[in-house]
Amino acid sequence: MDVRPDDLSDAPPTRAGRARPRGRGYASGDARRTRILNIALQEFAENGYRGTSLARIAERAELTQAGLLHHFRSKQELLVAVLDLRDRMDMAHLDLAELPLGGAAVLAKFTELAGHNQAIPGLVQLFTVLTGEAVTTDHPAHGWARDRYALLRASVAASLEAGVASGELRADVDPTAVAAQVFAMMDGLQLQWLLDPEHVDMAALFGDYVEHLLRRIRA
Amino acid sequence: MDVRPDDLSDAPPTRAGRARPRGRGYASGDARRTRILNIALQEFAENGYRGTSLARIAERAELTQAGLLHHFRSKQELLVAVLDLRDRMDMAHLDLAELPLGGAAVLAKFTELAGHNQAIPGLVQLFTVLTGEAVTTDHPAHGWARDRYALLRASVAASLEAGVASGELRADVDPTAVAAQVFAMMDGLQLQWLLDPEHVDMAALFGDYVEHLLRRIRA
DNA sequence: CGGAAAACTTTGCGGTCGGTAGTTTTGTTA
DNA sequence: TAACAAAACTACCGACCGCAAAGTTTTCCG
Repeated sequence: MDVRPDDLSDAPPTRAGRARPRGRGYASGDARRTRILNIALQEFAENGYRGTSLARIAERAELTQAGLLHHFRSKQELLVAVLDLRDRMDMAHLDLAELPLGGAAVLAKFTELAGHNQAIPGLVQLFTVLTGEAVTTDHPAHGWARDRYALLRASVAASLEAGVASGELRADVDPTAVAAQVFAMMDGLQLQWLLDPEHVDMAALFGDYVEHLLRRIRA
Repeated sequence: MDVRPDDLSDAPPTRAGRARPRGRGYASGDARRTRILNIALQEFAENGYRGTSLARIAERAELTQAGLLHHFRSKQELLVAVLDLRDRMDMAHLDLAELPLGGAAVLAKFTELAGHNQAIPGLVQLFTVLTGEAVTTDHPAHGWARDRYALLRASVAASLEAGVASGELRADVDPTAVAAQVFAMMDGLQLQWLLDPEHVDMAALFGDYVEHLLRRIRA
């Protein structure tokens, strides 16, 4: 799937050629869906899940609320679709998919990511607002958030483990602990940065943290 | 555990007249107010600001919604009162009020706080949910959250500065940066812990972080 | 005890919420 | 051109929202 985060084109009922020749079917259907997703992403980022209304999303997408529910059968389904989209956008920038690269390399990747994130406050905000909401056990995204962190921690821990095995990193480092701390630092700095961008330099602070961390765990 | 709401007169200057100092006044009035505050705290922690309704709080406090609005004239005023209450409860445990104590000492305090917090997930959740919501600029608690972090950072930075001045800490540490990082680590770990308490030992991870941090910045 | 103020209720206004039902428009295909 | 299905619409539902006004009960002080 193509991931195009900045698609804000306004062209509600226009044609879009044969984007997806699937026997029967509209080409404009997929276009509408991506348009709705991008708008919903902005709205959820701005107001959270509970603070966002389908009517407002529908209005901005230039259709009615019922029309919107034709594409996503419930608000919750729309949220999940947005989260999946955001995940896919992340993976494009940070190929965590590729198997464990050395310990130092994976941390450098995250430093790079922090710098990139500073240019897209909207997406960072989506993540921060929704994960904050999602700590409540009955939130629609609770399971998503929990599993996501588990996956991320495991992935980074595996990379660190590989670093230890190869002798690049000291033998006494706790990969799981370091993984959790790295994400904690990133999230915490994102929060402070979003609240007060003028006084908190997220990328610099995170880079500083990683630098000292590396100095400590490198063999 | 109870923090006396002796002076619950909040920022809003009107109202809340000198019920106690002056003669007239119910005894049950203050009791109701604290009861409402404690319930509202739970509700905000569970559902966030936007997900909480005055009707539900009123119901649990055993009065009508209008009766609730007699004590707090708006939902927003109630939120501010709750946040102030939570702040006061924190200050009782962590005397940040007292002027700069040495660098190592203040960090030890926070380690202690992390351990204490693990016993009160409800309050940690209130904080996490609301600060997450509050990154949106038009959120009622946005200013509160921003100012709170600025104050906390400044306070810890001052302590670290004193540590540097006394020679306890290395001269090349950046007190402001370290302060921001300490809070970031704490918040980030709180988030992961709330999402997955069984797999994330917040206190241990934070203690580990502080331990290595101290080893680095100590003279 | 009288009366004023605080505490609280009833009532209801104007509005939004997520979601459903049924129908019409639109484009593709045969 | 006729058949057909996706797409989008109008209309509506019951529930809930924050909140204001006005009236009633309770409490305390002089």
